[in-house]
Amino acid sequence: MTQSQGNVFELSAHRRSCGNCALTPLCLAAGLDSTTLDQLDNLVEYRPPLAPGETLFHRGECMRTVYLVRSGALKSIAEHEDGSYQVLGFHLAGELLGLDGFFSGRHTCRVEALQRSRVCPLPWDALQLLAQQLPSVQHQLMTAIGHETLADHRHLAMMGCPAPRRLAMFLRDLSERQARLRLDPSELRLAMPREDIANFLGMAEETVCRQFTRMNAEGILSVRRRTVQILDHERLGGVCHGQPRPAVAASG
Amino acid sequence: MTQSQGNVFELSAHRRSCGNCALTPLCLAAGLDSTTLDQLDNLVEYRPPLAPGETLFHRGECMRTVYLVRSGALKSIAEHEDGSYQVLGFHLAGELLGLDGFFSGRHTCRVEALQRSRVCPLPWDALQLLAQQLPSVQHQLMTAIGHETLADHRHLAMMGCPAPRRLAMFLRDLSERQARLRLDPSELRLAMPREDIANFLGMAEETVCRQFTRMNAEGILSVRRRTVQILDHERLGGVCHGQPRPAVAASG
DNA sequence: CGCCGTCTTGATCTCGCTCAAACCCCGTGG
DNA sequence: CCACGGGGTTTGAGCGAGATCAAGACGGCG
Repeated sequence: MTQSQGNVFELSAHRRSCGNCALTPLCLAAGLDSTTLDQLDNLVEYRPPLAPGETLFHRGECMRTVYLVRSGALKSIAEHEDGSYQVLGFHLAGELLGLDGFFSGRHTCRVEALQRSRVCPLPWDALQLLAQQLPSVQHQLMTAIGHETLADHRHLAMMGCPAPRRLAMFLRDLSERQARLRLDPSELRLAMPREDIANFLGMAEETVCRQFTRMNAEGILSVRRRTVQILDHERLGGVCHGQPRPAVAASG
Repeated sequence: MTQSQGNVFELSAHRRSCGNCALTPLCLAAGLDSTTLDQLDNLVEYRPPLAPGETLFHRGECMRTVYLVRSGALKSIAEHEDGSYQVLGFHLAGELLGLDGFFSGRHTCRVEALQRSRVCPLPWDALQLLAQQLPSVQHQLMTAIGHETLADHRHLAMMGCPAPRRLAMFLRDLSERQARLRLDPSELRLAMPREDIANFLGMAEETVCRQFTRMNAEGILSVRRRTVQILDHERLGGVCHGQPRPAVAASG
């Protein structure tokens, strides 16, 4: 049922016009009149879609462009000298990306596509000029950076929780972000492999699996590979808050 | 020996003049000529020292002021609905504080004094005006915010490590920050109780203790309550990078 | 049809948590 | 000066969540 029938946004819409873009209400263009929309429109450069695994920008790279994710998904990662790395976050459609270099002028981490992804590149200097003229754009830029900080703090707070809570919080976050796109918040299509989820949450891949399996058994989720349905938001919320739940009866 | 004799900075120096302040080379005043120094000077308000446990500002509070820590130490914490909390960071002398509200105009966390602490309050709107005139101040503000983001990312990366590494990284960070104040990087005076270190690092208080005890036994540290001497920076660095170390021989 | 990468499951072990008690330092008051 | 008390810290014992190692299942693709 619901063969993506009720989708308000057609994410892969016409390529080169903010006016036509389905994501407009979510991106910097939100609330602009058609004149200023054209100004923004002229800013947007074209960039061929990223292939899975392709790097959008590297750490230390000069920050010349910010990106709005049009479709697909990306991850940002901090890599350490010793070869280890930390997934800092995931970036989904409708989200602004690359503002991490705002302060130093250089990107602080690497961003890589998880899937084939389309982005709208916005040259930074031109965008700044536009922001100076349009307080609403300025405000949205600030808000976007602020959200990143907030996300980091939530991420940090998560890391202090036991594994079940962490995964539940992760899923709820994804669900909420999906709701903002007017997509079904109960039907998740995970863009990232278990390994990336595990790293992001600071736990082992196997633990992620087991937590999925458990919530599946409990009827909170229906998990099949990267397709995750949230069957019971109520109880998922319970897990987020660390509510104790009945032991899994080993039927037999 | 060295009865604080070689201290370049006298941290509790004269109260109301940036020109006289020992921290000048570290704060926003860095590199300003005497005229502009006076401008900054006129900005600084007076605030009586904070008592231990006193709150500097609350989450959600309007961001009217940023603060330079003159002496003492503070912590910023995110509190959750369920009563749990997460220590997000510690703020030592010479560090700028309160910029977390830069984006939304409201503070995103609560900041509380760990010890009796002195701060220089800088009214935000006046500071912004000054920053518009003085690119160097503007630049320093940006840098300061950028550092916070960077610190968050390092914090996140830490949370993925085993406990010994986490504590070692924490100590190394403190040591480096102390070095910036021209204080002995080997002689740490911890401003915070074990509980706060534990929370910050996402582990149990007892685990913090045991890791201290272990590094003490190994001769990497000399730990006595809140006085920690780093005896072997080399090996401390080793622990940071997760180098395996010989098992503790239960001497018999 | 068979291979390979991703995901899942099982068995085992260990790190770090929990609970609980002792300890130490330091300030207070006798 | 010393006894006392209390908060922060340390230590111990036991346990459990989660890591690790290793094998198997599933699904996609050539």
